[in-house]
Amino acid sequence: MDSKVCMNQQCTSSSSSSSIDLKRGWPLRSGGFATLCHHCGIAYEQLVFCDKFHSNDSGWRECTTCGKRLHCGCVASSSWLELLDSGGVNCISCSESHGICSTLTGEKNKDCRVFSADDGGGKQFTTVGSQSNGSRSRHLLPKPVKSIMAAGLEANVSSLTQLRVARPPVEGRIKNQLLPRYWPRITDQELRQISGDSNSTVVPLFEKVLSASDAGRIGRLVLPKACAEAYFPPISQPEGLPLRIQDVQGKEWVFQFRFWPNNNSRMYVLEGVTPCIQSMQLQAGDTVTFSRMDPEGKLLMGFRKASLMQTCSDFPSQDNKHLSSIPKGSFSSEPFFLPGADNLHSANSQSALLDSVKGSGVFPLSALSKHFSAVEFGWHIAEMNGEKTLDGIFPSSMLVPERKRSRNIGSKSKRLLIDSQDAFELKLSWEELQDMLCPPPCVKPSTVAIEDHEFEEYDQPPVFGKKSIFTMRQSGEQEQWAQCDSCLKWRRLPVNVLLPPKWTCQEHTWALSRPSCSGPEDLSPHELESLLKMSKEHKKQKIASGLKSAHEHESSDPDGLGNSKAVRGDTSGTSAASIATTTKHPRHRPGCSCIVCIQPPSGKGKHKPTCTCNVCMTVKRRFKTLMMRKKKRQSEREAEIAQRNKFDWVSKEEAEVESYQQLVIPHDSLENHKRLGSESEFLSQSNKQSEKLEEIGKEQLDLNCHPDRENLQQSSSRVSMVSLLQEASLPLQTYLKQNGLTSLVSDQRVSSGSNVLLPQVTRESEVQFDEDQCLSHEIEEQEVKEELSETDQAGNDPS
DNA sequence: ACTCTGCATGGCGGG
DNA sequence: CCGCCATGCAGAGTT
Repeated sequence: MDSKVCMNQQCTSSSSSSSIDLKRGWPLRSGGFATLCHHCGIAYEQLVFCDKFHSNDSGWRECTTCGKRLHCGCVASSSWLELLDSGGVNCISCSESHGICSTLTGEKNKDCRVFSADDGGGKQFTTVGSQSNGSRSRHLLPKPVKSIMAAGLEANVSSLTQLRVARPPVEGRIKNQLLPRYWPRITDQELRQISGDSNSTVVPLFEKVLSASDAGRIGRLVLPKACAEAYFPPISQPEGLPLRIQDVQGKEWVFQFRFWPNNNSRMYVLEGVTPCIQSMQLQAGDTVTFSRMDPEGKLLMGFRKASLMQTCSDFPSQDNKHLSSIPKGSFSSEPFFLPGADNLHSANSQSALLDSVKGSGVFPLSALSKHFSAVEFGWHIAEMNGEKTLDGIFPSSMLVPERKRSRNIGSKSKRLLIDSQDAFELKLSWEELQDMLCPPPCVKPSTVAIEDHEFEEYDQPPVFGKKSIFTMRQSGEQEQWAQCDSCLKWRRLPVNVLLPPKWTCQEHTWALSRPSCSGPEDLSPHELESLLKMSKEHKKQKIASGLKSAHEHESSDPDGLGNSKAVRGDTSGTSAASIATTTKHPRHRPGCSCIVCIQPPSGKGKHKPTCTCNVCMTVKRRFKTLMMRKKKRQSEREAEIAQRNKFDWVSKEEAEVESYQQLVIPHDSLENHKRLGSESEFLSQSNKQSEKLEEIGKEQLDLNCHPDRENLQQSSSRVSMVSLLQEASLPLQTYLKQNGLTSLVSDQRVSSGSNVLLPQVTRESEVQFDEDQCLSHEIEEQEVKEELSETDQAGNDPS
């Protein structure tokens, strides 16, 4: 979206960042038409002068490279376009330089204007020197045009001292093949610092963001081919030649400048850079700059530490994809733009903006960090070290050891492989965060289908709700507890109430509309103590069990919450309320009306198999996704196994799949299979399978999902467990079949290397969906553990 | 066992 | 689709 702002500071429109109405003016020599501000009549034609920003009828110009529409007036702003020494215009969005063709003179690349350099990287437009239509001898001298950036950050920009603007290759158009990312963004001030008092001219050549390889111990700095060939001495032999480069401290380094043949091309490197890199204390993400001192031609090497405020855009593009370990849904993937800066699409401008904002000290770090997208969060996590921690945002425990971190940056896996413990702590944090995230109230989601998966879309962002504690009475009735922000007392609330972040017990209007709900109640000191203790224990166990499951790849606590014992044991609490923490699945939210959350433990009110409520649909969706993934993995493994031609290898994951399959195989299906006699091995192992199934079921079934929790707890009967599992498996199989996944189980089984072949599921029956949910939740937890374990294994496995 | 060297590979951006 | 380049990797060299 273009932000059209009148350049006339007298124009009332100029005080607003909102678009103004531009009306069509007279035709221009360069084509198109002048544009007049509807308010003040300012003729934008006066500032139209380039031949590459092709005119359209509104007086706006499109960059021939990036297509971004910029008003020609923006060339006056160092924020948007940099005026080049050579007399051109540099689009900051794409760094494409555009020769100036003054519509005033009609001569290409002849600049009719007078510039005065400011202290910033850009030039400040001050005057124009010739006429456009004869009626004006002097064009308007806009104050720095309220560019798009300025529109949103006017106050902030005014305090900026240095804009880091990419400089195009200084040596003319023969070298404009350099990718803009290598253009030096050294400021005039820095140039002056480098050149000092000498009469020499420092010519910025190029810069490069250090990759992990560059900053690693190999000591090889890969040079951009174009830069190497443009600015370094020509070499014909791979051995190259030694190159003397002076650093900012005046120390001279000798690097071997050489190349390797690579795909009929060359790959240029500087060898032996490790001492220099270490001397400058550079690491991946920092930038090295190369300049040349003229006329002596001495090469200079500078550096720029990766600013904490730098966006990932400043990094090699492939480093931008570290989302995988960021819990999905935790953050919007929307790019971060400051208010009013919604046209800042480019890496350069964003970077410059952020650098600038940082320099201006306008925004506190936390304020900016809040707005970073998940992408940028990902990058920051990868990049943080001791001195770059986002204090107060991420715990120091999330810091990644140097070596691991360096490997993670830009790793080919494109994954952010943070330490498993850190990952789990992060996961908990996100879980906790997600506990507080609720759909916006009174907003109905629209449903979109993407690749057969339905997603709920909300027009409004999620809201933060007040964190509450869920408990369960001995009777099985669930309760919610929250602390009043006014009287600080803990109040008992109906379980489906969603509280605002700030809540006082006087606001319980919901109680009026829900006569069946009991109003808030005080929590006695005893209850409070018990509740808080339990909550604390709950959290400890959650972490402990999570870590355990991450490391041992198995857990006796199937729901990952580590509190199943609390349900069983602590229900004998001494308080009148018999407070016991629930083991509700993490995805259940306050206000969730799914069967797991609302139904009493007696088992009444189950969802029907055909239920299409959000929860059921989500469960179905996730289960389908899981199955697809499993299938994919299995097919990959199949190929590997087939290649090895042996079947003695069963991974932990497959063991889990096996466990899962055991969970979902109906007992009678086994019997059917037995009768059919399709696999003799199966017969010999079916009893073992059943036993194992029961054990696993005991260990892994999320009891809290089960409506008849109390009965289940009391029951130690194998029969009841088996029957439960049988029952639970049926809708799953039905679902598999409905989705064309009926062969999945057997596929997986075969490929897992097990001798046991599973029968096709043939039976469909109508059973309640909540058990299915239990399994699905269970599977989701398994999946998380599995992934954690995989990560762990990958980290430990040298191969 | 570790480091160095030269090359290969594949992802990704640009044309 | 092509070329750049980040990174992996095997083999040689060194400790």
